[in-house]
Amino acid sequence: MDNQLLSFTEENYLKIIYLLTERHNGNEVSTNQLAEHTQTKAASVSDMLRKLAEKNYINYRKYQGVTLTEAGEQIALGVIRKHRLWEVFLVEKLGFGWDEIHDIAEQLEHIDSKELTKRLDDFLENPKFDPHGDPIPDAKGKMPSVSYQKLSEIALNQSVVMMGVSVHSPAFLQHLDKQQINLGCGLKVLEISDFDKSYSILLDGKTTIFVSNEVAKNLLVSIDE
Amino acid sequence: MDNQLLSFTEENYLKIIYLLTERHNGNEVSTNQLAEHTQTKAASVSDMLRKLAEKNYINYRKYQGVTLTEAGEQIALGVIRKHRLWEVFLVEKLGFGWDEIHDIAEQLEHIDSKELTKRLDDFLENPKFDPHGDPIPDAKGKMPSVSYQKLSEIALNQSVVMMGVSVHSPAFLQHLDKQQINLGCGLKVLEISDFDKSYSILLDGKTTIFVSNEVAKNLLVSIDE
DNA sequence: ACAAAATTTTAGACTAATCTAAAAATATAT
DNA sequence: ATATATTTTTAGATTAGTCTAAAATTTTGT
Ligand SMILES: [Mn+2]
Ligand SMILES: [Mn+2]
Ligand SMILES: [Mn+2]
Ligand SMILES: [Mn+2]
Repeated sequence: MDNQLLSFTEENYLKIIYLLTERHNGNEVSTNQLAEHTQTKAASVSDMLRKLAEKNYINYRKYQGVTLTEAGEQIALGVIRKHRLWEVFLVEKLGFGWDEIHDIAEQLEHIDSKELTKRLDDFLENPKFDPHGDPIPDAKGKMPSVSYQKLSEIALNQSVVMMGVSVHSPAFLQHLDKQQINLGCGLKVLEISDFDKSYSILLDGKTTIFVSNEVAKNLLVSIDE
Repeated sequence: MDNQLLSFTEENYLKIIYLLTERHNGNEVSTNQLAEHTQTKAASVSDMLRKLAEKNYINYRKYQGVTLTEAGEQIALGVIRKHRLWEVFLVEKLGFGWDEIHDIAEQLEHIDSKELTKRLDDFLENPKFDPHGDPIPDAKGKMPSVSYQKLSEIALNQSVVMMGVSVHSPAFLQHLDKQQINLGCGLKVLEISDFDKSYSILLDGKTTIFVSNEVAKNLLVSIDE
C-alpha cells in the first residue's frame, strides 16, 4: 500500500530478531535460534541473513550472529506496533480472550497502510500496552521502556501489581484465567514452599491462591506504591 | 489460521473470476480479461488456470474461458465477504471515505480466521451492504440477490433512490462526493440534454444538479416506493 | 592444545508465481 | 474459403523462499 519495501517473510525475520535481541539484553541472535522461531532450517536462515545484511537491515558477521541496524529496528518496531495495536482491537472491540489473539495478530501485523495504523490507534484511544502488558511502540518508532520484575524475584509480603507475562502460550494464559490472575491485579507473596518452591499469594488483598514456581517466574509485576 | 488451503494469489484469481463472471451475467471469463485484472500476462494466467482446474476450483476448457465450480465459488464468496465487511469497518468505525478503502480491504480480505470474521460481522451489526452499496455474502456463502438499475435507464421524472455504483475508482467516488451524491439519496431525472446526453437531476427533492452521461450510467438506483 | 561435538554456511535442488518469445488455436474479414 | 489478425497456450527462464547433504568454522572437553 504505502510502500511495500519488504516481503512478509523479511518483516517476520526482522521482528523476531528484535524480540530475541531484546530478550537477550542486546546480545547477538544466533542462526539456530532464528531457525527455531521462524519454523525453518538453519540453512534457510543463513540465506535470509545474507540477503538482509545486503539490504543493510542487519549487522551480520558470519558465524557470529546478528543484530538489527537502525533501519532494521525501525521496520521491526513498525511491525510490533501493528501487532500489538491489533491485539488491543481484538480484545477490547471484538471481545476475544488474550489467549486467542496472537495468531490472528501475526497476520494483521503485515497490513501495510500508515493511515490505517494511525486511525486504528486513535480508535483504540492510543493504548500504551497490549493485552499481555507489552508496551506499544509509538508512531515514530520509539519503544517505551518498562521495567518489570518477575514475581519470583519479589520479597515476601511486598505488595505488587500484575503488569505482564513473559510467556504468551494459550495454555499459560488460560491457566492464569482459571486462577483469576489478570493484568492490574494486586499480588502479595505470603510464602514459598520449601518442598516444591510453589507460591502462596494473596490476590487483590482478598483470596489466597497457590501457583507453581514456573508460573511465578513468568508473571511480570511492579512494586505497588 | 483455520486452514490455509489456498495461497493469497489463488484466492485473488477466484475472487476476480467470480466478479467478472457476475459482471458478464454468468458467461465464461477469458484469459486476457484475467490478465488485465490480475495485473499479469496472459501466459501467467494460463498457468494458474491449469492449476486451479486441477484442484477443481474452476471449469476450464482450453481456449474457451473459465467459470467457477461450486467449491471455487465458496472460496470466492468468503473472500468477498471479508473484503466488504472490512470496508464497512474502515468507513463506519475508522472514518475513512469510501474512496480510500479498497486497497486496504484488498489486503484484509486474506486474513484467515473464521472466528474473526464472525466477531467482526457482529461488531458491525451484521451489515447487508458495503459502503459502495455492494451486497455482503452471508456466513454460509450465499450472495444476496439485488436488482438495481442504472440511472441512465430510468424514465424521466421517476423518483429513485441511490443504491450503489458500478465503478469504484477513487476519482469517480470523489466526483460523487463533490456533488453530494451519496448512498440513500433521492434522485429524479428532470431532463436529458439533446446536446451531450448529460442529465439534470433533482437531488433529495431539493437541489438540481448536472451530471454527465458517463456518471448516470454508473449510478445504480432502485425505484422509490 | 587438540580431538570431538556442535553450529553455521555453502552447494545444489525444488516449488510457486511470474516473465518473454514462439507455437497453436480461434475469430475476423474479405 | 482462406488468409490475416487476435487470443491463448506452451516452452524455457527467473526470483523468493525453502529443503537436504556436505563442507567449514567455532565451541567444548580433556
Ligand atoms: Mn502476540
Ligand atoms: Mn501481545
Ligand atoms: Mn473494494
Ligand atoms: Mn466495496
